[in-house]
Amino acid sequence: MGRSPCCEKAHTNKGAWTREEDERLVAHVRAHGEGCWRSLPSAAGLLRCGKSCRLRWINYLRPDLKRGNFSRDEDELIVKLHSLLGNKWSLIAARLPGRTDNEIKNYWNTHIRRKLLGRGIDPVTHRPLTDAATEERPPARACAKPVKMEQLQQGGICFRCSILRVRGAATECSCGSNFLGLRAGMLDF
DNA sequence: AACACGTCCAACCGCCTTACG
DNA sequence: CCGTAAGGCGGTTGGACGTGT
Repeated sequence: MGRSPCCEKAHTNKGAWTREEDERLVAHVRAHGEGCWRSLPSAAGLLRCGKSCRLRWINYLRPDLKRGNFSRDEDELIVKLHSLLGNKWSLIAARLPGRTDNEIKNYWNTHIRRKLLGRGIDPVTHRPLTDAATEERPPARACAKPVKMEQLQQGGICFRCSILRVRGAATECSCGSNFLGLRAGMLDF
């Protein structure tokens, strides 16, 4: 038994969106704004699940999307942010106007990752591959005691569990270890 | 021309977090 | 405080497209 599906799958379309579906979704969001994705499909006359509508809007139809190739600056910023935040694509995307988390995630996996590996840099640790192979370091894993989201809004990275943005005034992550402060000048949370 | 293989990216899935009654 | 619904996120997939043979 899993959790109940987010929508009635028998009556929803899947796969690539058609031009007509896009137009319906854009028209509805323009008229009513974002939000209430659950009820949007029926209100907009779409045979899609709400999640699918949200994803389509955020990743493709939003008017403020930049699209096109990533600039060198964006490229470097993504690498810097990833070294600090890890695979927190939504947080990285928040620092790149006009880019989506999905777009950055894809770009990372298809371009940057390969480029770093080509330079002999581990794309996970951002250290030289030889160091990463020989050095004793804790395995990357989820923190046993997850930090609440409001704590993550504040700043800092736990070196043990790699949880980011632990409250700046505190000296310990919820997993029990000390954390590194943000590197000056890298980010201005 | 036809096929195999690799790359890219839109979309889906399932879990986690948050809001609310 | 607890349970539930909805939103949000990251990992993964599948198909379209490009390139090499």
